[in-house]
Amino acid sequence: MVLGRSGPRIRDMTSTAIVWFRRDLRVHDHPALTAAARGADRVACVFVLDDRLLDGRFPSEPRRWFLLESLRELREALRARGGELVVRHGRPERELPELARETGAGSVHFASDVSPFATARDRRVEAALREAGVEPVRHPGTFIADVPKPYTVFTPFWRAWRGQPRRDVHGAPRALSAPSNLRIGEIPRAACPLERPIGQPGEKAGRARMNAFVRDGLERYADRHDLLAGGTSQLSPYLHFGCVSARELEHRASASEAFVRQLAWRDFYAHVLLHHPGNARQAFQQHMDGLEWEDDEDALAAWREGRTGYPVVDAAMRQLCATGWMHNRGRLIVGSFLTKDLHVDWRHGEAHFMRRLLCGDEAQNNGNWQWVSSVGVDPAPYFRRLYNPVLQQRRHDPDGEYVRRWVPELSDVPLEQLAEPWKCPGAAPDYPPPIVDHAQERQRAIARYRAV
DNA sequence: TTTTGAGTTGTTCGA
DNA sequence: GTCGAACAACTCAAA
Repeated sequence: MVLGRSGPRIRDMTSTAIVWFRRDLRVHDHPALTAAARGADRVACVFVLDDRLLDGRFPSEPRRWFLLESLRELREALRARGGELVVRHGRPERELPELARETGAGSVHFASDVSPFATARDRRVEAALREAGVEPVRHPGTFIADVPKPYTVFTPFWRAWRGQPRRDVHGAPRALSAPSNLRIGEIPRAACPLERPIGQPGEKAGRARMNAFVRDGLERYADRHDLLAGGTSQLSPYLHFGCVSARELEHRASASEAFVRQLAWRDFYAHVLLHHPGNARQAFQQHMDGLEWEDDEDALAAWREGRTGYPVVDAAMRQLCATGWMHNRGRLIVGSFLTKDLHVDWRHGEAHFMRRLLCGDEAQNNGNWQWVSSVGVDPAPYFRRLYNPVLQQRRHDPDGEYVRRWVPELSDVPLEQLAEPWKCPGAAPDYPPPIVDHAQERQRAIARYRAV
């Protein structure tokens, strides 16, 4: 081999880049990681444990557990490739310039995000990095496609979204090189607070579930996704933390338009919150903040704990507490029940979901709660979003599998009465009578909504 | 600029 | 048991 005229490279001149992980806890299909690995000789990966992330507006023990365990696995995956995951505690606008100084990094790569908290944080971090002479580089990676023009109705958004160009799906980087002398940092331990978690944290479990769903669940998704006992991908926690890439999932699942449409809803609600950050606390339809709510503590507690006397409502609420996850159809039913049968402000439901859901995602949760309480971007009138828990149970749990799994007190109630156990006196002595009469409360809800 | 078509997921009632 | 109408009228997006 002939030496180049410029002579041997000087070791000190090798470049270092930082990859700032946030809610993209994976090595596959990670544009920021791929770009950093291609553009620099050494890559320092970092996660900043910001107390406001864990103890902020919606602290959640289940999510804290899922996050920390996913980080532990991410560290292993990076080490297996020669890299390393640094974990720092504190404010990212301080920790990142500091890490850049320690490692001599010239750039910080990260995937852009949309929540009001994330956008404000990212602006502060970018300013602090520039101040320190470090280049912040935003990448895609959290969502599937960017629709520049703002929309508030799903179908036009969907048409525009489908027409957007797609980035390529990346594999995991084969080899990484970490700077030496990194202060690595401990990942705190957290015990799993869930009785029966919907899945194990981390990329490995997420990819296994994605593979299984694409292989076994996709073909019948359109027909079966509304069945409470099964039919959906259950990937939401992995999508929230980015253990699975939404773009890769879209690519792998493109045979099912019905499923891709659901992925588009995820991008849609992120898009809506980005353009309407005020939605985080107020109704999109502002006049709806004039609705009269009856925030009865006892009713709210019965709802939270799954003892409303409506089997499908109680089954779904118990599934949420035990597993950290609830079927989408269940979310609609319990959301309608809370806001239109119990007349409790949707924000209480939103907060409870955020505390309990592993996938607790500000944009998704807020968008769906505004939708089900008829105060959000959905153009349909409120009475089209008023669910009868008895009919919903018969339709979406026709063989009673779901309800019996989560409400064992009903095991002796025959299927014909399973949606209305009060019509079968004595069969379920340990199960409460319905706390409200749906037909009556429905009328009251219509009156309340008509008044604004 | 104006017009026109369309809008995730329902329920109840009475003929 | 099945069917159509009523539940109200509005705003968004695109032509």
